[in-house]
Amino acid sequence: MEALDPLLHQPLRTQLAAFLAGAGEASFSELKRSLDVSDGNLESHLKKLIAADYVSLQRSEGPGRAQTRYSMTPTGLAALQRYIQALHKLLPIGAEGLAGAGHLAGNTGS
Amino acid sequence: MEALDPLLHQPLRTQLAAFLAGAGEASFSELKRSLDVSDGNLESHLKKLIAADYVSLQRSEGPGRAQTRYSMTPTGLAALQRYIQALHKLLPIGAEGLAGAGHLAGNTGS
DNA sequence: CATATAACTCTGAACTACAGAGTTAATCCA
DNA sequence: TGGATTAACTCTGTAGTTCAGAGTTATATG
Repeated sequence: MEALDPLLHQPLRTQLAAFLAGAGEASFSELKRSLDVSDGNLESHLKKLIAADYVSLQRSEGPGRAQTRYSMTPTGLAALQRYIQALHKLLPIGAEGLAGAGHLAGNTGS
Repeated sequence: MEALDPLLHQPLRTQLAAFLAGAGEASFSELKRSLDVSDGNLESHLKKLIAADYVSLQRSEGPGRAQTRYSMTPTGLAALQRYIQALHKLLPIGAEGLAGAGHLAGNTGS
């Protein structure tokens, strides 16, 4: 059976990776606002993704308040793609697979 | 942002739910073999799914070795469908979304 | 009847997730 | 100028989760 990358298969990190992949890059606060998560929690999950080289950071220079921008690395994007493919294999995604399975089905909502 | 059911968004439980949804039902040993997991681990994850009424069990009667068959409940199937839809919204599934994102892309492997 | 084995269940250790307190440094207003 | 405020992190301890393997029960088998 297909294994799911445990680094990506966690609610907050899946969202984090998906958001960064979609947005290109984001600041700490943007991520915090978008994912509605506490500072500490965001930090610890970002750290894991950074440690795995899935996410990279770039500190802004110049005037104004210091700010770090986070983005997916090529490694991270590749892992995300592999992860999505694993989900595809595992789940009957996009094929109404559950409704059509036969057993127990038929009550799948209006 | 779309929340992912934490009960389903865990490697082993996603596989468990997907397997049961696909197979209709399975015994403890079949699950153990298919998912390649230790007894204790399988038990504890099954317990969570049962506690949430995502999975039901039916003990076999009659002669022969007792055996419990596990299957998804309607509640579980509905949750799985919602989960899959949440994944859809979150991830650029099936749309080559990552490769086309622009930033950082272009190295997405030949 | 003794041994083996399938089918679970329990327990505790290791790891993960999380919130909030703490830190640093830039901006604001008098 | 300088004290207060706030944004942007970072650290730490607690609570919760995951996991393997030891333990249990009951059936089959020599």
